[in-house]
Formats: sequence, C-alpha cells, structure tokens
Amino acid sequence: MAKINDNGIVREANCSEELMAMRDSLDVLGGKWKLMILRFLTNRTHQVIHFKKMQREIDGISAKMLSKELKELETNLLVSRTIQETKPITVAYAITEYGKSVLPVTETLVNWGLSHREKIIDSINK
Amino acid sequence: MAKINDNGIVREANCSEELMAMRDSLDVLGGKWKLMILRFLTNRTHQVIHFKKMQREIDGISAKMLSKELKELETNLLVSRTIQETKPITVAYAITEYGKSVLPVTETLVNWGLSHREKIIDSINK
DNA sequence: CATACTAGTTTCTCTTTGGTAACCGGTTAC
DNA sequence: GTAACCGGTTACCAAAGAGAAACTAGTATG
Repeated sequence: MAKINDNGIVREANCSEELMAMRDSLDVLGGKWKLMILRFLTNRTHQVIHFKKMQREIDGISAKMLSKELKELETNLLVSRTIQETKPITVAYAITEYGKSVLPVTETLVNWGLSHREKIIDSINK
Repeated sequence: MAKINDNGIVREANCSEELMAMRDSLDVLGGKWKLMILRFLTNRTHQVIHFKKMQREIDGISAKMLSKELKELETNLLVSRTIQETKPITVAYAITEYGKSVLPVTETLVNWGLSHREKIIDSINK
C-alpha cells in the first residue's frame, strides 16, 4: 500500500487520479466540435439559437456533424433542445446551467489559442 | 461595416475570433492523448521520464501512439527530447517552458472531470 | 548463447470520424 | 405551382485514428 509520507507514491496516486479525471472530461468534451458548440452557445445565451443559424456561424461544421454532436451534448445534459410551435416549426438550442460549468475549459482554450497565435506570428517575424 | 456601438455585431465579431482561437488550440492540443501526455509530464517535472515509463503509466496508450504524439508535441515545442548517453541509451522527455503554458487547460479539464464524475455518481445514487 | 531491457518502427487491420450530396416532410412567399 | 426556407436524416465514401503484434538494433545479464 502507498505510504502516506512517501511523496513519490502519493504524488503518483494523485497523478493517476488526475489523468483519469482528464480522460473522463475528454470522453465527454473531446472531438473536433463539442467544445466549439458549447463556447458558441455560451456566448449567445441572450439569443435564441436555431439549427441553421449555428451551422452558418460555426465555421466548417456540416449538418450531419452538428446534428450528431448536439444529440450527444443533449444526452450529457450540457445543451437543451426546445421545439417551438412557430410556423414553420423552429428548434431552439441553448446551453444548460450544467453546460455553463464547462466555461472555464473553453476560456483557457481560447486564451491559449490567442497567445499561441501571437507566438507563431512572432516567430515568423523575427 | 460593424457599428462600434452595436453590441450584437461587436459580440458576434468577438465570438468568431474566440472560436478561431479555440480551433487553433484544438488543432495543436486536440486528440485522445496530447493533453494527457502534457499533464503527465507537467506532474513529473522533478523526475527523469523515459519512453517506457510513460507507456506504463499513461493508461492504455500504445507505443505507436506515444511515439507519434511525442513527435508532434516536440514539433510544437511543447515537449523536449534528450538522448542520454547512458548504457543502454535512454531518452528523457520533459515538458518545456512553453509546454507549461498549457497547464491552465489541463487544470480546468481535471477539475471538470472530477466534478462531472461526482455528478454522475450522485445521479445514480439519488 | 539465450533472455531481457532500452527505444522505438513497421505492418496490418479495424473503427471512428468526418465530408458531400441527395433527400424528406412541412411551411411560406411569389 | 414552384422556389426557398426550416430541421434535420440517410447513403456513400475517404481519411484519420488507433490497437495488436511483429520486428529492429544495441546492451547487458546469467
């Protein structure tokens, strides 16, 4: 058994738990589109978002992938889907309260992406 | 042109830049293993990490994938590879200073994974 | 001389991912 | 009536992802 005072072993145990937690996150949030969709919906909480609108505004996503990813996000309670009895019928997608808990993840990814781009541009100019 | 004072349009422009930044991040950090490897190396900065050790301790990764992912991380200057003239020859992998800038991303993913697991367990027990 | 360890690479295969394009039913505008 | 919009689904196909197992090459051990 791990000795409480052995930093090496304790750290190793913590590490493995951390990696398992990260695996859990990546299983739910991983892939090409899920975090993009969540970020998009988080930024538009004040608007009603329809399927076609998302497809137009998330660069490069196809109807097939958007449909598939939205289903999976809905299953994991991160996104809500509401049919509105308008004519023609429209469907409103929105981030759920639980979905908002992913905000810190997308926030760090946005920030890292911005600084990474700066780094690349600097390395070209120098 | 976008009106400076039109919150809708300004927000939309910001959103699209945010999504582009996230796409940049996901292109470099996305996939099944890269963030796992970076987290593992970040946690072991005080140790010398060899190839076989990583393969044993990152659950489920194959030699092929580990080799491929390490190459890509090295290309992006996130991981360093140092051949040590021991006998037998060993190769030490380490996180770079730039690689450490990814820590906020893995941190939020670990935290989200932990709370997500709690949520799942609660929803089973209730 | 056989075994085992380091650090991978190669081959083969299967699965997953993802894109294109056609298509569906319903509604509305011309 | 016909074209266009909404919210998708389906079929087809290509590319990428990923695992298993065999293999290379050098060193060291018994």
